Amino acid sequence: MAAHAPHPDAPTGPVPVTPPGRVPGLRERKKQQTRDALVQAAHVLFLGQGFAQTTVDEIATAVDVSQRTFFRYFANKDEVALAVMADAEDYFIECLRHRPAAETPLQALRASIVKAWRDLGSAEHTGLGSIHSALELMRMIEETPTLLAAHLRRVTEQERVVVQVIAEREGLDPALDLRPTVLAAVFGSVLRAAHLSWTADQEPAGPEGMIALIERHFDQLGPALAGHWRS
Amino acid sequence: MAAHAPHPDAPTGPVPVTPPGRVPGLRERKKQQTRDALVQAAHVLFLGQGFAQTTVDEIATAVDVSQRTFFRYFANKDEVALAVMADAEDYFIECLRHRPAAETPLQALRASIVKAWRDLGSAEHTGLGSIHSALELMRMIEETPTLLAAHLRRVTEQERVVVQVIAEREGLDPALDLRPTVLAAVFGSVLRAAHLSWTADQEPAGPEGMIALIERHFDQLGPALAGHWRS
DNA sequence: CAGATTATGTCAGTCGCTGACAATGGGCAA
DNA sequence: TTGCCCATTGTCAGCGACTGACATAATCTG
Repeated sequence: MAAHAPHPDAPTGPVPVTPPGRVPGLRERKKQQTRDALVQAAHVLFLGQGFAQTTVDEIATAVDVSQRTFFRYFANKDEVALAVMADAEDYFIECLRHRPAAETPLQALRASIVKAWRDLGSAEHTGLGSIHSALELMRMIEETPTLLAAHLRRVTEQERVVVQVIAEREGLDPALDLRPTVLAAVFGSVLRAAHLSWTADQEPAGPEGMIALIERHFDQLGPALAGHWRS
Repeated sequence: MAAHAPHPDAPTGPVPVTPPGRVPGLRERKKQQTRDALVQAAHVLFLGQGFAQTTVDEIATAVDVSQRTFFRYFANKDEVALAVMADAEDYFIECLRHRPAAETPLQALRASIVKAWRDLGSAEHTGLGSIHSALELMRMIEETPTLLAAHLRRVTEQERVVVQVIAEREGLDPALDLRPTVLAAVFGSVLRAAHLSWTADQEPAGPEGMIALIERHFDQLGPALAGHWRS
Protein backbone atom coordinates (compact mmCIF):
# COMPACT_ATOMS: atom_id res chain seq x y z
CA MET A 1 0.00 0.00 0.00
CA ALA A 2 3.09 2.22 -0.11
CA ALA A 3 3.95 4.42 2.83
CA HIS A 4 3.22 7.91 1.47
CA ALA A 5 5.45 9.99 3.66
CA PRO A 6 3.44 12.30 5.93
CA HIS A 7 4.58 15.13 3.75
CA PRO A 8 7.52 17.52 3.82
CA ASP A 9 9.81 15.07 5.52
CA ALA A 10 11.17 11.75 4.37
CA PRO A 11 13.40 10.90 7.34
CA THR A 12 15.39 8.06 5.81
CA GLY A 13 17.79 8.83 8.61
CA PRO A 14 18.18 6.56 11.70
CA VAL A 15 15.27 4.17 11.58
CA PRO A 16 11.90 5.62 12.49
CA VAL A 17 10.48 3.60 9.63
CA THR A 18 9.00 0.26 10.59
CA PRO A 19 11.67 -2.44 10.41
CA PRO A 20 10.55 -5.08 7.87
CA GLY A 21 8.28 -7.54 9.68
CA ARG A 22 8.01 -5.73 13.01
CA VAL A 23 4.75 -4.62 14.62
CA PRO A 24 4.22 -0.94 13.76
CA GLY A 25 3.96 0.23 17.36
CA LEU A 26 1.21 2.35 18.88
CA ARG A 27 2.43 5.65 17.50
CA GLU A 28 2.61 4.46 13.92
CA ARG A 29 -0.78 2.82 14.23
CA LYS A 30 -2.45 5.95 15.50
CA LYS A 31 -0.93 7.93 12.68
CA GLN A 32 -2.23 5.56 10.05
CA GLN A 33 -5.55 5.66 11.82
CA THR A 34 -6.00 9.41 11.71
CA ARG A 35 -4.77 9.47 8.14
CA ASP A 36 -7.38 6.94 7.15
CA ALA A 37 -10.02 8.80 9.11
CA LEU A 38 -9.14 12.03 7.32
CA VAL A 39 -9.40 10.39 3.92
CA GLN A 40 -12.68 8.77 4.88
CA ALA A 41 -14.21 11.95 6.26
CA ALA A 42 -13.02 13.97 3.32
CA HIS A 43 -14.63 11.60 0.84
CA VAL A 44 -17.94 11.64 2.64
CA LEU A 45 -17.96 15.42 2.75
CA PHE A 46 -16.73 15.85 -0.81
CA LEU A 47 -19.31 13.49 -2.26
CA GLY A 48 -22.02 14.95 -0.06
CA GLN A 49 -21.56 18.66 -0.59
CA GLY A 50 -18.93 18.97 -3.28
CA PHE A 51 -15.20 19.59 -3.21
CA ALA A 52 -15.17 23.36 -3.29
CA GLN A 53 -17.97 23.61 -0.74
CA THR A 54 -16.01 21.58 1.77
CA THR A 55 -13.44 23.44 3.85
CA VAL A 56 -10.36 21.86 5.31
CA ASP A 57 -11.63 22.91 8.70
CA GLU A 58 -14.71 20.80 8.27
CA ILE A 59 -12.65 17.75 7.43
CA ALA A 60 -10.32 18.33 10.33
CA THR A 61 -13.00 18.90 12.95
CA ALA A 62 -14.92 15.90 11.63
CA VAL A 63 -11.94 13.79 12.65
CA ASP A 64 -11.37 15.96 15.69
CA VAL A 65 -7.94 17.22 14.83
CA SER A 66 -6.70 20.73 14.18
CA GLN A 67 -6.48 22.16 10.69
CA ARG A 68 -2.74 22.33 11.14
CA THR A 69 -2.60 18.58 11.66
CA PHE A 70 -4.50 18.01 8.44
CA PHE A 71 -1.80 19.85 6.55
CA ARG A 72 0.84 17.73 8.20
CA TYR A 73 -0.72 14.68 6.57
CA PHE A 74 -1.60 16.18 3.20
CA ALA A 75 0.20 18.91 1.35
CA ASN A 76 -3.09 20.38 0.20
CA LYS A 77 -6.79 19.75 -0.11
CA ASP A 78 -6.35 18.05 -3.46
CA GLU A 79 -4.11 15.38 -2.06
CA VAL A 80 -6.62 13.94 0.35
CA ALA A 81 -9.09 13.54 -2.50
CA LEU A 82 -6.59 11.77 -4.69
CA ALA A 83 -5.23 9.52 -1.96
CA VAL A 84 -7.11 6.40 -3.03
CA MET A 85 -6.19 6.89 -6.66
CA ALA A 86 -2.57 7.13 -5.60
CA ASP A 87 -2.80 3.82 -3.79
CA ALA A 88 -4.38 2.18 -6.81
CA GLU A 89 -1.61 3.46 -9.04
CA ASP A 90 0.99 2.10 -6.69
CA TYR A 91 -0.66 -1.28 -6.86
CA PHE A 92 -0.61 -1.14 -10.64
CA ILE A 93 3.14 -0.52 -10.61
CA GLU A 94 3.51 -3.51 -8.35
CA CYS A 95 1.60 -5.66 -10.83
CA LEU A 96 3.77 -4.41 -13.67
CA ARG A 97 6.93 -5.37 -11.81
CA HIS A 98 5.76 -8.96 -11.55
CA ARG A 99 4.88 -9.51 -15.18
CA PRO A 100 6.67 -12.36 -16.96
CA ALA A 101 9.60 -11.22 -19.05
CA ALA A 102 8.25 -13.14 -22.02
CA GLU A 103 5.47 -10.62 -22.55
CA THR A 104 5.77 -7.73 -24.95
CA PRO A 105 6.12 -4.38 -23.12
CA LEU A 106 2.71 -3.32 -24.35
CA GLN A 107 1.21 -6.65 -23.35
CA ALA A 108 2.71 -6.37 -19.90
CA LEU A 109 1.25 -2.91 -19.40
CA ARG A 110 -2.14 -3.93 -20.62
CA ALA A 111 -2.23 -7.06 -18.50
CA SER A 112 -1.17 -5.07 -15.47
CA ILE A 113 -4.00 -2.54 -15.45
CA VAL A 114 -6.51 -5.25 -16.07
CA LYS A 115 -5.15 -7.25 -13.18
CA ALA A 116 -4.99 -4.20 -10.95
CA TRP A 117 -8.59 -3.27 -11.64
CA ARG A 118 -9.78 -6.83 -11.18
CA ASP A 119 -7.94 -7.31 -7.89
CA LEU A 120 -8.98 -3.97 -6.44
CA GLY A 121 -12.50 -4.58 -7.66
CA SER A 122 -12.84 -7.94 -5.97
CA ALA A 123 -10.98 -6.95 -2.84
CA GLU A 124 -13.97 -4.67 -2.23
CA HIS A 125 -11.93 -2.45 0.04
CA THR A 126 -8.52 -1.07 -0.86
CA GLY A 127 -7.66 -0.71 2.77
CA LEU A 128 -10.52 1.73 2.97
CA GLY A 129 -13.24 2.83 0.70
CA SER A 130 -14.86 0.39 -1.66
CA ILE A 131 -14.28 0.48 -5.37
CA HIS A 132 -17.72 1.92 -5.69
CA SER A 133 -16.91 5.11 -3.84
CA ALA A 134 -13.62 5.26 -5.69
CA LEU A 135 -15.58 5.42 -8.91
CA GLU A 136 -17.72 8.26 -7.61
CA LEU A 137 -14.46 9.95 -6.74
CA MET A 138 -13.26 9.62 -10.30
CA ARG A 139 -16.33 11.35 -11.61
CA MET A 140 -15.83 14.13 -9.11
CA ILE A 141 -12.22 14.54 -10.13
CA GLU A 142 -13.23 14.86 -13.74
CA GLU A 143 -15.75 17.55 -12.88
CA THR A 144 -13.50 19.59 -10.61
CA PRO A 145 -10.90 21.54 -12.57
CA THR A 146 -8.38 21.87 -9.80
CA LEU A 147 -8.69 18.21 -8.90
CA LEU A 148 -8.39 17.13 -12.50
CA ALA A 149 -5.25 19.20 -12.84
CA ALA A 150 -3.68 17.70 -9.75
CA HIS A 151 -4.67 14.23 -10.85
CA LEU A 152 -3.12 14.63 -14.28
CA ARG A 153 0.08 15.73 -12.68
CA ARG A 154 0.16 12.68 -10.48
CA VAL A 155 -0.46 10.48 -13.48
CA THR A 156 2.43 11.91 -15.44
CA GLU A 157 4.66 11.37 -12.46
CA GLN A 158 3.66 7.75 -12.37
CA GLU A 159 4.47 7.59 -16.04
CA ARG A 160 8.08 8.27 -15.21
CA VAL A 161 8.05 5.28 -12.93
CA VAL A 162 6.58 3.21 -15.72
CA VAL A 163 9.34 4.34 -18.03
CA GLN A 164 11.89 3.21 -15.47
CA VAL A 165 10.29 -0.17 -14.90
CA ILE A 166 9.93 -0.89 -18.61
CA ALA A 167 13.46 0.22 -19.29
CA GLU A 168 14.86 -2.07 -16.59
CA ARG A 169 12.71 -4.91 -17.80
CA GLU A 170 14.10 -4.62 -21.31
CA GLY A 171 17.58 -3.68 -20.24
CA LEU A 172 17.57 -0.27 -21.87
CA ASP A 173 18.69 3.22 -20.98
CA PRO A 174 15.68 5.53 -21.37
CA ALA A 175 18.02 8.40 -22.14
CA LEU A 176 19.25 6.65 -25.25
CA ASP A 177 16.21 4.71 -26.40
CA LEU A 178 12.98 6.68 -26.66
CA ARG A 179 10.74 3.63 -26.85
CA PRO A 180 10.09 3.27 -23.11
CA THR A 181 9.16 6.93 -22.84
CA VAL A 182 6.93 6.91 -25.86
CA LEU A 183 5.28 3.66 -24.86
CA ALA A 184 4.58 4.89 -21.34
CA ALA A 185 3.13 8.09 -22.71
CA VAL A 186 0.89 6.28 -25.15
CA PHE A 187 -0.20 3.83 -22.52
CA GLY A 188 -1.08 6.59 -20.11
CA SER A 189 -3.06 8.49 -22.67
CA VAL A 190 -5.09 5.50 -23.76
CA LEU A 191 -5.87 4.72 -20.16
CA ARG A 192 -6.98 8.25 -19.56
CA ALA A 193 -9.21 8.18 -22.62
CA ALA A 194 -10.86 5.08 -21.20
CA HIS A 195 -11.30 6.74 -17.82
CA LEU A 196 -12.85 9.71 -19.48
CA SER A 197 -15.37 7.76 -21.46
CA TRP A 198 -16.13 5.88 -18.28
CA THR A 199 -17.01 8.95 -16.29
CA ALA A 200 -18.88 10.35 -19.27
CA ASP A 201 -21.15 7.35 -19.21
CA GLN A 202 -24.27 7.81 -17.20
CA GLU A 203 -24.25 4.11 -16.38
CA PRO A 204 -22.05 3.51 -13.36
CA ALA A 205 -20.93 0.08 -14.63
CA GLY A 206 -18.79 -1.87 -12.18
CA PRO A 207 -15.05 -2.56 -12.35
CA GLU A 208 -15.64 -5.22 -14.98
CA GLY A 209 -17.28 -2.62 -17.15
CA MET A 210 -14.24 -0.44 -16.78
CA ILE A 211 -11.96 -3.28 -17.77
CA ALA A 212 -14.05 -3.85 -20.86
CA LEU A 213 -13.75 -0.17 -21.73
CA ILE A 214 -10.01 -0.23 -21.31
CA GLU A 215 -9.73 -3.25 -23.57
CA ARG A 216 -11.85 -1.62 -26.21
CA HIS A 217 -9.69 1.48 -26.21
CA PHE A 218 -6.52 -0.53 -26.48
CA ASP A 219 -7.95 -2.45 -29.38
CA GLN A 220 -8.34 0.83 -31.23
CA LEU A 221 -4.69 1.73 -30.88
CA GLY A 222 -3.63 -0.01 -34.05
CA PRO A 223 -6.54 1.19 -36.17
CA ALA A 224 -6.15 4.75 -34.94
CA LEU A 225 -2.53 4.93 -35.96
CA ALA A 226 -3.11 3.14 -39.24
CA GLY A 227 -3.26 4.98 -42.54
CA HIS A 228 -6.45 6.23 -44.06
CA TRP A 229 -9.55 5.35 -42.10
CA ARG A 230 -11.89 5.23 -45.05
CA SER A 231 -10.93 2.10 -46.95
CA MET B 1 -5.43 34.67 -31.97
CA ALA B 2 -8.72 33.59 -30.40
CA ALA B 3 -10.68 35.92 -28.13
CA HIS B 4 -10.18 34.33 -24.70
CA ALA B 5 -13.21 35.64 -22.89
CA PRO B 6 -12.26 38.03 -20.07
CA HIS B 7 -13.38 35.31 -17.74
CA PRO B 8 -16.62 34.44 -15.97
CA ASP B 9 -18.79 35.89 -18.66
CA ALA B 10 -19.36 34.90 -22.24
CA PRO B 11 -21.96 37.44 -23.33
CA THR B 12 -22.99 35.92 -26.64
CA GLY B 13 -26.09 38.02 -26.18
CA PRO B 14 -26.77 41.17 -28.27
CA VAL B 15 -23.47 41.91 -29.98
CA PRO B 16 -20.73 43.33 -27.78
CA VAL B 17 -18.34 41.05 -29.66
CA THR B 18 -16.50 42.68 -32.54
CA PRO B 19 -18.52 42.36 -35.72
CA PRO B 20 -16.43 40.45 -38.30
CA GLY B 21 -14.28 43.02 -40.09
CA ARG B 22 -15.08 46.07 -37.93
CA VAL B 23 -12.47 48.17 -36.12
CA PRO B 24 -12.35 47.01 -32.49
CA GLY B 25 -13.14 50.41 -30.99
CA LEU B 26 -11.29 52.19 -28.23
CA ARG B 27 -12.66 50.16 -25.35
CA GLU B 28 -11.77 46.83 -26.86
CA ARG B 29 -8.33 48.06 -27.74
CA LYS B 30 -7.58 49.28 -24.24
CA LYS B 31 -8.75 45.98 -22.85
CA GLN B 32 -6.45 44.01 -25.11
CA GLN B 33 -3.74 46.42 -24.16
CA THR B 34 -3.95 45.94 -20.41
CA ARG B 35 -4.31 42.21 -20.92
CA ASP B 36 -1.13 42.11 -22.93
CA ALA B 37 0.60 44.31 -20.39
CA LEU B 38 -0.41 41.97 -17.60
CA VAL B 39 0.91 38.94 -19.44
CA GLN B 40 4.11 40.75 -20.23
CA ALA B 41 4.70 41.98 -16.70
CA ALA B 42 3.83 38.61 -15.25
CA HIS B 43 6.36 36.83 -17.45
CA VAL B 44 9.12 39.23 -16.55
CA LEU B 45 8.41 38.85 -12.86
CA PHE B 46 7.96 35.09 -13.01
CA LEU B 47 11.19 34.51 -14.90
CA GLY B 48 13.02 36.99 -12.73
CA GLN B 49 12.02 35.88 -9.25
CA GLY B 50 10.03 32.70 -9.71
CA PHE B 51 6.34 31.95 -9.91
CA ALA B 52 5.61 31.37 -6.25
CA GLN B 53 7.69 34.36 -5.20
CA THR B 54 5.64 36.69 -7.37
CA THR B 55 2.38 37.95 -5.91
CA VAL B 56 -0.59 38.96 -7.94
CA ASP B 57 -0.35 42.36 -6.34
CA GLU B 58 3.10 42.85 -7.80
CA ILE B 59 1.87 42.02 -11.27
CA ALA B 60 -1.12 44.29 -10.94
CA THR B 61 0.76 47.29 -9.59
CA ALA B 62 3.46 46.80 -12.24
CA VAL B 63 0.75 47.49 -14.81
CA ASP B 64 -0.87 50.03 -12.55
CA VAL B 65 -4.21 48.33 -12.11
CA SER B 66 -5.89 46.96 -9.02
CA GLN B 67 -5.58 43.35 -7.97
CA ARG B 68 -9.28 43.01 -8.54
CA THR B 69 -8.85 43.98 -12.16
CA PHE B 70 -6.22 41.33 -12.61
CA PHE B 71 -8.71 38.70 -11.56
CA ARG B 72 -11.22 40.05 -14.03
CA TYR B 73 -8.79 39.21 -16.81
CA PHE B 74 -7.47 35.91 -15.48
CA ALA B 75 -9.28 33.37 -13.37
CA ASN B 76 -6.13 32.73 -11.37
CA LYS B 77 -2.41 33.27 -11.24
CA ASP B 78 -1.77 30.14 -13.29
CA GLU B 79 -3.76 31.41 -16.23
CA VAL B 80 -1.60 34.43 -16.90
CA ALA B 81 1.47 32.23 -17.00
CA LEU B 82 -0.11 29.83 -19.48
CA ALA B 83 -1.60 32.52 -21.71
CA VAL B 84 1.03 32.30 -24.44
CA MET B 85 0.87 28.53 -24.51
CA ALA B 86 -2.86 28.80 -24.95
CA ASP B 87 -2.42 31.07 -27.94
CA ALA B 88 0.07 28.67 -29.48
CA GLU B 89 -2.34 25.79 -29.05
CA ASP B 90 -5.08 27.75 -30.71
CA TYR B 91 -2.80 28.37 -33.65
CA PHE B 92 -2.05 24.67 -33.88
CA ILE B 93 -5.76 23.89 -34.08
CA GLU B 94 -6.04 26.41 -36.86
CA CYS B 95 -3.26 24.67 -38.76
CA LEU B 96 -4.95 21.33 -38.28
CA ARG B 97 -8.19 22.63 -39.71
CA HIS B 98 -6.44 23.59 -42.95
CA ARG B 99 -4.70 20.32 -43.59
CA PRO B 100 -5.46 18.63 -46.92
CA ALA B 101 -8.04 15.88 -46.65
CA ALA B 102 -5.74 13.51 -48.49
CA GLU B 103 -3.45 13.19 -45.48
CA THR B 104 -3.77 10.42 -42.97
CA PRO B 105 -5.13 11.67 -39.63
CA LEU B 106 -1.82 11.01 -37.95
CA GLN B 107 0.04 12.69 -40.78
CA ALA B 108 -2.19 15.73 -40.51
CA LEU B 109 -1.57 16.04 -36.80
CA ARG B 110 2.14 15.64 -37.17
CA ALA B 111 2.35 18.14 -40.00
CA SER B 112 0.28 20.62 -38.01
CA ILE B 113 2.51 20.87 -34.95
CA VAL B 114 5.58 21.09 -37.09
CA LYS B 115 4.03 23.90 -39.05
CA ALA B 116 2.80 25.60 -35.90
CA TRP B 117 6.22 25.53 -34.30
CA ARG B 118 7.93 26.69 -37.44
CA ASP B 119 5.56 29.58 -38.01
CA LEU B 120 5.61 30.74 -34.42
CA GLY B 121 9.35 30.31 -34.36
CA SER B 122 9.95 32.48 -37.39
CA ALA B 123 7.28 35.04 -36.57
CA GLU B 124 9.60 35.91 -33.67
CA HIS B 125 6.73 37.38 -31.73
CA THR B 126 3.35 35.69 -31.26
CA GLY B 127 1.67 39.01 -30.77
CA LEU B 128 3.86 39.42 -27.74
CA GLY B 129 6.75 37.58 -26.26
CA SER B 130 9.29 35.93 -28.50
CA ILE B 131 9.54 32.22 -28.90
CA HIS B 132 12.62 32.40 -26.78
CA SER B 133 10.83 33.61 -23.69
CA ALA B 134 8.06 31.12 -24.42
CA LEU B 135 10.60 28.37 -24.12
CA GLU B 136 11.82 29.67 -20.80
CA LEU B 137 8.20 29.66 -19.77
CA MET B 138 7.91 25.99 -20.68
CA ARG B 139 10.80 25.09 -18.44
CA MET B 140 9.26 27.06 -15.62
CA ILE B 141 5.94 25.30 -16.10
CA GLU B 142 7.63 21.94 -15.90
CA GLU B 143 9.33 22.90 -12.67
CA THR B 144 6.32 24.40 -10.95
CA PRO B 145 3.89 21.72 -9.80
CA THR B 146 0.81 23.87 -9.74
CA LEU B 147 1.61 25.30 -13.17
CA LEU B 148 2.31 21.90 -14.62
CA ALA B 149 -1.01 20.67 -13.30
CA ALA B 150 -2.91 23.56 -14.82
CA HIS B 151 -1.06 23.16 -18.08
CA LEU B 152 -1.87 19.48 -18.33
CA ARG B 153 -5.50 20.24 -17.80
CA ARG B 154 -5.46 22.79 -20.59
CA VAL B 155 -3.79 20.30 -22.87
CA THR B 156 -6.42 17.65 -22.29
CA GLU B 157 -9.11 20.18 -23.01
CA GLN B 158 -7.45 20.96 -26.32
CA GLU B 159 -7.41 17.25 -26.98
CA ARG B 160 -11.17 17.26 -27.01
CA VAL B 161 -11.07 19.88 -29.71
CA VAL B 162 -8.64 17.75 -31.66
CA VAL B 163 -11.01 14.81 -31.38
CA GLN B 164 -13.78 16.95 -32.76
CA VAL B 165 -11.74 18.27 -35.68
CA ILE B 166 -10.44 14.84 -36.62
CA ALA B 167 -13.89 13.34 -36.40
CA GLU B 168 -15.37 16.00 -38.66
CA ARG B 169 -12.50 15.62 -41.04
CA GLU B 170 -13.11 11.90 -41.40
CA GLY B 171 -16.86 12.17 -41.13
CA LEU B 172 -17.16 10.11 -37.98
CA ASP B 173 -19.11 10.26 -34.75
CA PRO B 174 -16.57 10.17 -31.90
CA ALA B 175 -19.18 8.59 -29.66
CA LEU B 176 -19.36 5.55 -31.92
CA ASP B 177 -15.84 5.30 -33.25
CA LEU B 178 -13.07 5.41 -30.70
CA ARG B 179 -10.30 6.07 -33.18
CA PRO B 180 -10.41 9.88 -33.05
CA THR B 181 -10.30 9.83 -29.27
CA VAL B 182 -7.49 7.32 -29.09
CA LEU B 183 -5.51 9.07 -31.79
CA ALA B 184 -5.84 12.45 -30.11
CA ALA B 185 -4.77 10.97 -26.81
CA VAL B 186 -1.74 9.28 -28.32
CA PHE B 187 -0.81 12.38 -30.22
CA GLY B 188 -1.01 14.51 -27.11
CA SER B 189 1.07 12.16 -25.07
CA VAL B 190 3.82 11.89 -27.66
CA LEU B 191 3.93 15.63 -27.92
CA ARG B 192 4.20 15.97 -24.21
CA ALA B 193 7.00 13.44 -24.08
CA ALA B 194 8.86 15.55 -26.61
CA HIS B 195 8.23 18.70 -24.59
CA LEU B 196 9.50 16.99 -21.49
CA SER B 197 12.71 15.80 -23.04
CA TRP B 198 13.13 19.30 -24.39
CA THR B 199 12.94 20.98 -21.02
CA ALA B 200 15.11 18.25 -19.56
CA ASP B 201 17.86 19.19 -21.96
CA GLN B 202 20.32 21.71 -20.67
CA GLU B 203 20.81 22.98 -24.20
CA PRO B 204 18.15 25.57 -25.00
CA ALA B 205 18.04 24.55 -28.65
CA GLY B 206 15.83 26.78 -30.79
CA PRO B 207 12.43 26.00 -32.29
CA GLU B 208 14.08 23.91 -34.98
CA GLY B 209 15.62 21.76 -32.29
CA MET B 210 12.20 21.24 -30.79
CA ILE B 211 10.79 20.23 -34.15
CA ALA B 212 13.57 17.71 -34.53
CA LEU B 213 12.76 16.30 -31.10
CA ILE B 214 9.11 16.00 -31.94
CA GLU B 215 9.92 14.15 -35.15
CA ARG B 216 12.20 11.76 -33.33
CA HIS B 217 9.54 10.93 -30.81
CA PHE B 218 6.94 10.34 -33.46
CA ASP B 219 9.31 8.05 -35.28
CA GLN B 220 9.46 5.88 -32.19
CA LEU B 221 5.71 5.40 -32.08
CA GLY B 222 5.72 2.33 -34.28
CA PRO B 223 8.74 0.69 -32.68
CA ALA B 224 7.42 1.33 -29.19
CA LEU B 225 4.14 -0.41 -29.90
CA ALA B 226 5.74 -3.23 -31.82
CA GLY B 227 6.22 -6.66 -30.29
CA HIS B 228 9.37 -7.72 -28.52
CA TRP B 229 12.07 -5.11 -28.51
CA ARG B 230 14.96 -7.52 -28.39
CA SER B 231 15.01 -9.23 -31.75
C1' DC C 1 -25.09 66.04 -24.94
C1' DA C 2 -27.76 62.74 -22.07
C1' DG C 3 -28.31 57.96 -20.60
C1' DA C 4 -27.29 53.21 -20.91
C1' DT C 5 -23.19 50.06 -20.59
C1' DT C 6 -19.07 48.49 -19.03
C1' DA C 7 -14.50 48.56 -17.07
C1' DT C 8 -12.22 49.69 -12.85
C1' DG C 9 -11.24 50.69 -7.89
C1' DT C 10 -12.19 50.03 -3.06
C1' DC C 11 -13.44 47.33 0.77
C1' DA C 12 -14.24 43.58 3.45
C1' DG C 13 -14.18 38.92 4.03
C1' DT C 14 -13.31 33.71 3.31
C1' DC C 15 -10.26 30.09 2.75
C1' DG C 16 -5.95 27.60 1.70
C1' DC C 17 -1.63 27.18 3.59
C1' DT C 18 2.77 28.03 6.60
C1' DG C 19 6.22 29.19 10.35
C1' DA C 20 7.03 29.32 15.25
C1' DC C 21 6.45 27.84 19.71
C1' DA C 22 4.42 25.41 23.44
C1' DA C 23 2.17 21.23 25.28
C1' DT C 24 1.11 16.41 25.22
C1' DG C 25 2.24 11.67 25.00
C1' DG C 26 4.46 7.41 23.16
C1' DG C 27 9.22 4.98 22.98
C1' DC C 28 12.88 3.43 25.47
C1' DA C 29 16.89 2.89 28.68
C1' DA C 30 18.42 2.83 33.32
C1' DT D 1 8.81 2.02 37.24
C1' DT D 2 10.94 6.25 36.42
C1' DG D 3 12.44 9.73 33.65
C1' DC D 4 14.45 11.53 29.49
C1' DC D 5 14.10 12.12 24.37
C1' DC D 6 11.65 13.07 20.52
C1' DA D 7 7.60 12.82 17.55
C1' DT D 8 2.89 14.46 17.05
C1' DT D 9 -0.36 17.81 17.91
C1' DG D 10 -2.58 22.29 19.08
C1' DT D 11 -2.54 27.23 19.16
C1' DC D 12 -1.60 31.50 17.19
C1' DA D 13 -0.47 34.77 13.95
C1' DG D 14 0.03 35.91 9.34
C1' DC D 15 0.40 35.94 4.10
C1' DG D 16 -1.59 35.53 -0.23
C1' DA D 17 -5.10 33.87 -3.54
C1' DC D 18 -9.62 34.80 -4.67
C1' DT D 19 -14.69 36.75 -4.50
C1' DG D 20 -19.00 39.48 -3.78
C1' DA D 21 -20.89 44.06 -3.33
C1' DC D 22 -21.03 48.59 -4.24
C1' DA D 23 -19.40 53.04 -5.90
C1' DT D 24 -16.96 55.60 -9.57
C1' DA D 25 -15.25 56.68 -13.97
C1' DA D 26 -14.79 55.81 -18.59
C1' DT D 27 -16.78 54.49 -23.23
C1' DC D 28 -20.48 53.88 -26.30
C1' DT D 29 -25.10 54.80 -28.21
C1' DG D 30 -28.43 57.66 -30.17
